[in-house]
Amino acid sequence: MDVKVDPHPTITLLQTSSLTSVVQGELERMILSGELAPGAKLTEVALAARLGVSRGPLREAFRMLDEAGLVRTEKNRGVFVRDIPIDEAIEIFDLRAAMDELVGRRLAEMITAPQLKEVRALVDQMEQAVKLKNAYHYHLLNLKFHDRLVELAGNRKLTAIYRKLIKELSLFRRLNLADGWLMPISANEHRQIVKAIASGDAPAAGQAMFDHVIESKERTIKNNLRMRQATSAPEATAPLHAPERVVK
Amino acid sequence: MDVKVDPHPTITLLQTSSLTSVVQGELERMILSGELAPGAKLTEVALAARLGVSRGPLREAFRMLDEAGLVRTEKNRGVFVRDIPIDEAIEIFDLRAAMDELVGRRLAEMITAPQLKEVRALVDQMEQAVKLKNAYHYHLLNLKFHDRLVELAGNRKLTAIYRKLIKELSLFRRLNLADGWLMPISANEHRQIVKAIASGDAPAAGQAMFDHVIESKERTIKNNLRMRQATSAPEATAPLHAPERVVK
DNA sequence: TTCTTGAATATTGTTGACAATCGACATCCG
DNA sequence: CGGATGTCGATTGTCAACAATATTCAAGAA
Repeated sequence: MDVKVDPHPTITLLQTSSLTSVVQGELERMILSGELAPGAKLTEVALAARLGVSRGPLREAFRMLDEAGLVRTEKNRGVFVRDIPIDEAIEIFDLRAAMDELVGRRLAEMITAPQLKEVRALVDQMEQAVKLKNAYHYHLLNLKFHDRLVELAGNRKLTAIYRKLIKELSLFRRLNLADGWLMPISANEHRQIVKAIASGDAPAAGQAMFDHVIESKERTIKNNLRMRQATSAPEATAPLHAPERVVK
Repeated sequence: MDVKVDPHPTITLLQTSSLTSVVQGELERMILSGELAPGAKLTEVALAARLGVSRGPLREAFRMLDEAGLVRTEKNRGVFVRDIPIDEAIEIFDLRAAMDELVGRRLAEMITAPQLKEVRALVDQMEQAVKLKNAYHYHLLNLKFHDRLVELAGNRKLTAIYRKLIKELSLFRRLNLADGWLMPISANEHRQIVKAIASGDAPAAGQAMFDHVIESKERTIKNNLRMRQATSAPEATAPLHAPERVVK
């Protein structure tokens, strides 16, 4: 009888991943890293040559990214990196709030001691980042904190959709540029969330997470509006969204 | 200057829909109607011939349906209609509950008089269906009722994801076969939901919707377990899920 | 000048063919 | 007779060529 054994990492990799799937992953990475900016046109032949594949797998990857909401396809015109408008960003935040409320309730009921220790450590690191005024590091920890909480809630469907929403949100204009003075507030809310979860009070934990996301929404929107106004007067520096042209 | 006018329905249809998109729609219809049963293998050449297109657009449609969770792709083996396991169905119900809670709250705050009248009419029709013991009609009205409520909540992102979840849920084994005696209970809950929304009590409306979905989940799961048990002993009549073969 | 008109170019939509892989059956050897 | 091995058919993965459509730009007329 055969014994099940992973023969070799590269073997299984080749067995499971088609060109389409690696292209999909690579495009997603390029989009989320900003290498392909929102609004950019994705020309098939150019990208295919750049990635070393033919147009077939590339087009299939396009369809996946379209369904995932990361690109938009216009018939006979091409594929573009999606630019999430502020209305949609607001909708995503509201939806996220409802999902995170569920996460908070669940975790209050089922989180284990080591898991609690883990998320507390994340909050500690975030407070460190606040002290050091390291906005980028704080941003990464914030993403990880929320992602981990959702994951710990143990609903795979919810986790999958949550992550899709986060990816879409990252296409919202200038989300990344978090201003310094907001970080302490956000960090404090995180501390409150963990406390509510640890207390086992499901409604309170849900409420804390809901409120946090809503306030995070309002901070982000307000920040976004400020930046739009700031760039609208000079206008000379950089257009609000890049012209529809692929990076050469 | 040109005046904007929709020249002809068919013209705009041809302008907006590519072969890939109509194939995607048609496959989705076939899957949701049960014409392509869960577990069925979707052979490319056969389906392409049946739909009158080549394999290219068909494969692109496959990628979209895969991302949407309606089919599963195994490298070098093919594409299969997905069979939602009971665990995932439960997760979807739980997620739906959180989303519908948000819907209930929102509607309690913002529903208009004519909208309220519209949903009340739907509830009336459902009670009619209960009286007539028309389970199929009730099922359709139930779908429409919830879909309309979500739509009225005015969050397009939420609406889109909600509809995706409903489609996936319809792939859950034997969901459609609703037993007669459960309908009155469900119908009564609908009446309660509308009442809570009409009263403008957001938390109550949210709670009513949340509870309804959770109880709907438990009814469905319990019903599913009964049917699995019922068919496991005789087994002769029909296999639980169709063998992996495409309809010829 | 400004608007229209037309060809030329570039890009996407679609198709068919070739290569690679998998599953099944027959065959061979112990 | 049981198990391993080789071969064949079927199906998927990938690619390159063809057809259809949109965009650009220049030329001509109002």
